[in-house]
Amino acid sequence: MPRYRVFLVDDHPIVRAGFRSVIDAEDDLVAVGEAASSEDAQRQLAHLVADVVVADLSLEGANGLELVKALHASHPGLPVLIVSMHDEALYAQRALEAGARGYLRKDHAVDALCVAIRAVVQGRVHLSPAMTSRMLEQVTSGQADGPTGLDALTDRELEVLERLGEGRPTREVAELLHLSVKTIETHRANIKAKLGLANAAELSRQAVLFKQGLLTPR
Amino acid sequence: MPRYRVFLVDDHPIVRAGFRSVIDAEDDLVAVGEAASSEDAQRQLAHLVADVVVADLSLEGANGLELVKALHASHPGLPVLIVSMHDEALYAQRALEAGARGYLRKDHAVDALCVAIRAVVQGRVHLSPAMTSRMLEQVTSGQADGPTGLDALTDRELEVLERLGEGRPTREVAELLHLSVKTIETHRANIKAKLGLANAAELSRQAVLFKQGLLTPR
DNA sequence: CGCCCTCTGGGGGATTCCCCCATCCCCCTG
DNA sequence: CAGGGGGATGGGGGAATCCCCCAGAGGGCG
Repeated sequence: MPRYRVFLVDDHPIVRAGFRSVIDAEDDLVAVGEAASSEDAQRQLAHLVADVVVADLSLEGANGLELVKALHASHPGLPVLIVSMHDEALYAQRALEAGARGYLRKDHAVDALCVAIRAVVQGRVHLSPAMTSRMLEQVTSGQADGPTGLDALTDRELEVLERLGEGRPTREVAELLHLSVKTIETHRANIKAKLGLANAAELSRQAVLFKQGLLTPR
Repeated sequence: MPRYRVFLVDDHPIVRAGFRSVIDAEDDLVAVGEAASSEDAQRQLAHLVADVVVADLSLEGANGLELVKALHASHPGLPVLIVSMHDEALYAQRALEAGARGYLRKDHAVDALCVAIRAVVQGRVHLSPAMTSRMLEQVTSGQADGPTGLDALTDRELEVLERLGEGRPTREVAELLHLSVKTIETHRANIKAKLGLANAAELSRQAVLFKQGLLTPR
């Protein structure tokens, strides 16, 4: 019985060992190699044959997204499953757009990992149920190709986001821009809606990340 | 040949699998159990015998530091090795003060893990070379007890700051830690005072920066 | 024993958040 | 030109929060 050959990319040796032991325990899967970095992964994949790549998002040097893009270019048919400990909301869509075929959080059960690997290796797309419904919702609500990230923000909204990222409270932003507090509140609400944020805490977080240049505007 | 019995605590199933496969591959070590949370760990350790506990710092609910303290009280002779992906500078000392006997970063090689386990199980203290020299330096330099910035925060306050940095609102942090909203508010106020922050917006910003590892403690 | 610190919470007022709605203006398109 | 759509500016009002003041329990320490 042929096994699907899995290649692992993660910068934590212990996590790689975990993947390997879980995968090798399955009848239809086998780990055929591993790498700690994007560069090493590409180097190895030029010389060995794999049916699927399981990669972490946060790597030293070039991150997982760039690895996905590079593999998508050099190995067009090779499916990539992203496994990350980060929240899906922010990265799942970027990962899929970069060419990945699935996104899974690390804190999921090991069963879910095997299910996801089999799905992507067979050409299907795999997301968590929550993320799947979220993306479907986004599609059905119109905006087929519309920009969904920071690009969707208007100039004014970006301006507000930037001030929030500096750690300023709403009232202070209002004063700075010579506007009513109510207006800033409206902008905040619109930013939250466009970025898919649930509350003020998440908005603050995204604002700070944006200000630090940690949000790739795609 | 008797093997040292290792108990694992980590909230990521895949990481637990990694520890298990690495440990079981050693002649003198064997994994005898695992838990995903502090609570579960304490429950299980009441019924089984282990020679050493390997625990992650960031857990759902009660975090690793609290687990260390609890185990130090209930099982005084049981050595605990903390394995974390966080920078050692901030947590290693707290972990040792809480009763842990070692601190290792997750991105170290698997060999280092086994070396560290053997060290703590035999009663020695194990830190990375860099961290060891750093702590020695701190001792010899008289250290002037003037902790600035993050060092001034208590363990609990640090825990709260971390959750805030994940973009969680106060109520959510309270639920996560099984505490009253009022208590979290008090912690927030104390953090603000210690870090010299004027309002909630600045607190959010510092929390996010901290979580991203972008805070240089002056 | 008394003092200090930590962790845990409450009371209560001020502030903010957040949903629904409105107005104005500009641009575009039929 | 009339109408529509989106952006920018705000209000009302209730819920949630922030924030200052206060306090007890428990641990460490001189």
